[in-house]
This record gives sequence, structure tokens and C-alpha cells, in this order.
Amino acid sequence: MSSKGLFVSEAVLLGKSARTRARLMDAAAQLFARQGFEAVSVNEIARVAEVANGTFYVHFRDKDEIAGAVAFGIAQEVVRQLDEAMTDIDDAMERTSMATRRFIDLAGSEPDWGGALFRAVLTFQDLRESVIGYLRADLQRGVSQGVFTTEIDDVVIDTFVSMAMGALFGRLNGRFGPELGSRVAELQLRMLGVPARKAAKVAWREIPPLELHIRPLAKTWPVGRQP
Amino acid sequence: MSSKGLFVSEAVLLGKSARTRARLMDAAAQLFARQGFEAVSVNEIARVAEVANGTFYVHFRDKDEIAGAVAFGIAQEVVRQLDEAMTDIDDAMERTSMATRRFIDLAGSEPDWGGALFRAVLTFQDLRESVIGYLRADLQRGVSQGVFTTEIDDVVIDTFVSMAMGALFGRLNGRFGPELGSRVAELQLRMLGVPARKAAKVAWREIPPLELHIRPLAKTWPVGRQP
DNA sequence: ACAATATTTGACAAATATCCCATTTTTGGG
DNA sequence: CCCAAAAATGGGATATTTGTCAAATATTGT
Repeated sequence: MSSKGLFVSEAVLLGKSARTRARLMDAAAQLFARQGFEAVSVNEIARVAEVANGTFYVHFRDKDEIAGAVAFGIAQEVVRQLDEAMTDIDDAMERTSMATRRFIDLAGSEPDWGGALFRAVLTFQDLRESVIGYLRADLQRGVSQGVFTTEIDDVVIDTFVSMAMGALFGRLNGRFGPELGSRVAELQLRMLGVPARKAAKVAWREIPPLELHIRPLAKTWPVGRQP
Repeated sequence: MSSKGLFVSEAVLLGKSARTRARLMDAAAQLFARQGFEAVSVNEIARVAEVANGTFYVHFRDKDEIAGAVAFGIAQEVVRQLDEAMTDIDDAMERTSMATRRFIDLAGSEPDWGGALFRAVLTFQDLRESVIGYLRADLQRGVSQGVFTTEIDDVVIDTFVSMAMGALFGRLNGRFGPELGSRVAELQLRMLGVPARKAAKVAWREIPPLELHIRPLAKTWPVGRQP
């Protein structure tokens, strides 16, 4: 039934403690995504992770702590993948539309992570603010490049994020298909003042499919026990 | 401490049963708004409503039932107020921007209702679909009138809704002030193809403040006991 | 294989939740 | 004021959840 989650894949080479911790985080991510943070109990997380209930408390103080770890871990990985995909791209329209499309595609490729991330952004305002910070540079770059005619401030960025979040949600619920990313990216560009023709052209350009192939972290040892 | 909620205001003239039911719904709305649906217990609702725990079960089967009643009740009232405010308006830009602005202003004037509605739209997909249905006519009217150049379909409407929902959320969290409604309405109009100048003009037009002044419902009597 | 250390286990106490229902309180017509 | 119907009460049986801890098990360097 339970194929390995992404946190476990990332931790395969690590020590036992880290692997167990990863199992708990995968279980938590899955449950948060499917039921929402509040509906999930510590017991349930332990059960899905297939560890004893006491084991949970060895790794996390409480549900909030694991939620933070899950949110942070997912965000970190998604940002890493986005940065990687965008290193060579200079054009602000390309960059923002790539970010939106990949973000929304998370719902298709890794629905548990997508769902958990969605919930997390609603729960942790810090996280939303990080996202806003992350996007600010690219949106302002568009203004500098003369392609975005809307002045960029927190309201504009927040609305830009809301559009992507709403789309992620719609995709998670199966209301829309794989073309949603391009559709929404196009609407975002139009909102920012890009002419319709141009917006369509950029938003529908082919991009390599998103694959979150996890690279296992290097082995570490328990503290105070260096080989 | 506990000033009357809107459901109670609406029920002041009704029989005792209806008034108690309304107290429970006000308590539930407040708690759902502040903590999210799943985090709230039936016990807590009864405590905040200042009724005994068993009383809850006289009026509702379980938490889902009261959540549905709250969501439906709020949605109904908001729609009523919106319809009332828009009866005389023909212009699609005016109508959609009025709807967005009033909706977002809910967060300022009635944060408990705003918060509960926000959570409800995430929880009950039916509700989101009702909202989409509600907006479709006005958005299509804009196309007919030649002011919206973007073709209207479910993706566009859903994105339009996401922008308003995200703004409601931002306002609820105190990240933005009263001008947010106009800001977002303007961005929506630009997304739909309205020229920047025109969009700004419409979205910033003065509108009468939203006041959800509840009109008490007419008295009813217990079944099988007509006077 | 052994010893030392790291990790996991599962039972349990305390707290909290759900839902029921016999009893009490309130209501309003006559 | 009195009574019958309506409404509310709160105690309690049952279930679930949280968080702790002594004991059991697994891992690793030597």
C-alpha cells in the first residue's frame, strides 16, 4: 500500500533516526494534505508511519513542530527545484510563468506535497511572506524590463500568489486538468499588463516536465559519535 | 463579553428554539473563523454559546450539520446583500467590482462571518461552485458589453474567485487595510482585459459602505401549537 | 562477540470528546 | 394559577488523544 514518500527517499542513506523522522514527516504530509492540519492526530501520524506512538515524541515535541518541519522541508525542496529550473532564464515573463506553472503542477505530480504546502501556506503566515519575498525580485525585474506595466507592491504580489494557490487547490480537487498552469500563468501576465497575444505565447511555451527527483543526502552520524 | 452575533439578531423575534439554535450558530461561526472547522469541538461550541452540552444535540446531529447550516446561512445573507446593492447596476465592470469589494470588506465589518465563509469555501466544494455560478452571468455580461476581452470559462471564473478569496484572507489577517477591495478589483478588471485607466476609474469609485443590518425574521410557533 | 550507546516500544494516566437520555425548567394557552 | 408540551440540562458510558517513561531492541566500534 504505502509506497515510499519523498522525505524517506531523501533520507535513505542517513542514520536510522533520520529515516524514522522522515517516515513520520511523510505520513504527516499525506495526512495534512488529505484532512487538513487540525483534523490529524499524533496517533494517526504514528499509525500511518508504522511506528509506535511513543516514537513520535522522540522526534517531535508536538503536532505543530512536525507541521513546521514538513512545511519547511517541502518549501525548501520546491524552491530548490524552481531555482534550478530557472537559472538560465533572464526574461521576467518566462520566470514568473515558469514558477507558476511548476508550482501548480505539483498538484499533479505530488498531490500530497501540493496539498500539504497549500494548507501550510494558509496556516503559517511566515511561509506566505517568504513566498512573497521570493517573487518580488522577479516581478520587479519585469517592470525594469518594461514588460510589466503594473507597479509591484505587496498587494500585487499577494494577489499573484492567490491566483497560483487557488489553481493549486482546483487542481488538487480534480476540477481542472494539466493545462491549468498555463491558463493561470497567462491570466497573471495579463493582470501585470502584458498584451494578450504576448502573454499567451509565453505561458504556453513548452517546458520540461517537473520532476522532483530527490537526491539522497549524505550520511551523517549521531552527535558525539564521530567515526 | 459576548455581544450578540448576527444569527441571533436575525432570530430575536423567533421562538425560543430558533433563538437557541442561532446562539449555537453564532458560536460555531466565531470558532470556525478563528480556529478552523476541524479544531473546534462540539463541547466548545456549546460552551461559547452558553448552553449545556446536551442542548447542542437537540438542534444539530453533529459538527458537520452545524457547519453546513452556518455556511449556508452566511452565504445566503451575503448574496442577499450583494443582490440588493447591485439591482440597479447594469455595467458589468461596476457589478463585478462591487461584488469583489463588498465581499472583501466582509473581513473588516464582520470578521467572524468572513473567516467562517473563507473556511467554508475551502471545505465545501459545492459552495465554491455556487459562487462560480453566481459570477458567471456578470462576467459573461462583460463580454457581451464588449468591455471584457478575455473569454469566460471555469478557469477564468475560478481564478477571479481565488483573487477575491486571497484578499479576504489577507484582510482577515490584518496584512492589508480597507483599500484592498479596490486594489484587487482593479487587478481583476485588468486581468479581464479592461484598459488600466478605465479599470482604475471603476474600481475606485465610491460605494456606499456595506452594512449587514439584519432584518429579524417573522415570528413562528412550535409545530402543533398554533395560537 | 561484547559493551556502550542510540532508538524504539507499548502500556498507562490524565485530559478531552462524543453522544445519549432521564430529569428539570420554561413557556404560554385556558 | 395550572397544566401539558417544548426546550434545556448535566451526569455518565464510551472512545479518543496527548504525552511520559521504564523496559526492550537495534546498531556500531572495537
